[in-house]
Amino acid sequence: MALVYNPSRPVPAVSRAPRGALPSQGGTMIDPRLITEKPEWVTAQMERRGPAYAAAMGKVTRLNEEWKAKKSELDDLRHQQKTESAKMRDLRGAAQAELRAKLKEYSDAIKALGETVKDLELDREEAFLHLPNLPDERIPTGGEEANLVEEVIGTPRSFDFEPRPHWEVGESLGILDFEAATRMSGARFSVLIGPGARLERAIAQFMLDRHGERGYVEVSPPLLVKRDAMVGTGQVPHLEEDTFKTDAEEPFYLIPTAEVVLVNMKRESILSAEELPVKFVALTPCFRSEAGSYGRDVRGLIRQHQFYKVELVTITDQDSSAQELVTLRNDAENILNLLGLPYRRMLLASRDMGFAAHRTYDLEVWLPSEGSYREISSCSNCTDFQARNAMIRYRTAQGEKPQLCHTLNGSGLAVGRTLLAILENYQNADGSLTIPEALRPYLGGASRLTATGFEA
RNA sequence: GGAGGAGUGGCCGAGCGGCCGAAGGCGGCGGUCUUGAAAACCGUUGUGCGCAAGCACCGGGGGUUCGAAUCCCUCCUCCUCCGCCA
Repeated sequence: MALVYNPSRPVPAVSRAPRGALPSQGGTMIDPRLITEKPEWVTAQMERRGPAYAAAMGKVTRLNEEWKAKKSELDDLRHQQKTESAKMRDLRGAAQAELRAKLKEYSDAIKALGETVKDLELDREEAFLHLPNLPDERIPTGGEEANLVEEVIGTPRSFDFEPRPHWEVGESLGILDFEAATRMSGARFSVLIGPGARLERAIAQFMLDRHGERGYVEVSPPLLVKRDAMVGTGQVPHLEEDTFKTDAEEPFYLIPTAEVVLVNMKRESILSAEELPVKFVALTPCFRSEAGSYGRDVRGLIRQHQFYKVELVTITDQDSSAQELVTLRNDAENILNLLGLPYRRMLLASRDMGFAAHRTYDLEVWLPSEGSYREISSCSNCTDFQARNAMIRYRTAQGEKPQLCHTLNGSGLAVGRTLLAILENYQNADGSLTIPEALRPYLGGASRLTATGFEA
């Protein structure tokens, strides 16, 4: 809590979405038309994501209808004002004064009703923003326990000694220092030193290069973004508590993932069908306050306030997003395969998915010290959910109406967790570390790391 | 940080407080002409909400007015000059 820079000053409840020539005139996320057209179905889908969401549907529907009614009432009033007003310039004297008085009433009424409509609009928007994306109908319904193990890839190595947790491996190699980090920044921070820092850099660079080869355009984005960008991808208001932000009336948010910036790269634009899919990759630090996770993963690199992650984002059309999810996931898996890390692929159940996700695969890497698999990548198809709010559209042909894009994101991979997985899976009985083949070109050909440094 | 200037449709660029969703040009699309193409000419060409009538949008927000792209305030962005510093 103390980690949030500016907890005292509340930010406006709803983003100031651009008005006018932009879709939805505000921050709705799921298609508002669905609420009108098939409310029961939407409610059923929300139920799959969690009872609280389904419960909120009544309010959403009510606000939506109320807003529509008042809005059209206002439109009518404005129309009358407009037509009457047009007569003004042909009138003179008493007739004009008379009409002016009458028009003043219109003016006042419009002002009053306008306030009402604006309030409703904000309430409606706020209500919509708290609804998660609709889950894929083909994924299991339920929480974490309902997740499906799709495939287990690679065989965990059998150790002829007791595998140590990564923090022990790292500290005894002298490349990892939690105490130094605690002294300057507190809990959930770490310092990599010497070969450790270099290993981290090698991992990140290795990932970027592989993804570049597969058609992702590398991006070095801002790490501080405006609130609107966070709303665009659905991090805010939903995960507001888990973000760091600067202390200002209009705060900057520290990105919790490069997904925010990569998706917002095409914010408020209409793309042509030919340029799709747009694919971005970025290496960035990620900042998370981890509010509410006290006591979980307190040791080691698993859960940090700050970590590097290589993120993949694909922006595509409605018809190809399902296929693109598989492609993106394969690109993430490629890294694990090249590094020789055993992992399994999970298809997430409806309640375990992130807020914006329609369908999600988690990749979980094997950690010998725990004897379990831990998340190292999460690949999601967010369909039009983010695109609607970030206003990312595409046009199939001249004259055709713009359509909402579909956005996908996935870690490829979390660098800290990859480092951790390597420390655990590649540790040797003598305390040394074998360098995975794929990384050696990035480390001057070194094949081993000992307490004295890299060795050929 | 100081002093000026500017923000209009895909782009360029007009726009007296009402007849302006906005002239004109370019680009795009369709057509006429042509063996074909170019040129020329004609037409068409923003986005959102709404079943529709219609309403909204001229950088964002607010104000004045019966009525604002046009006037006022404020914020943002960009350009020029000066200072300062990676």
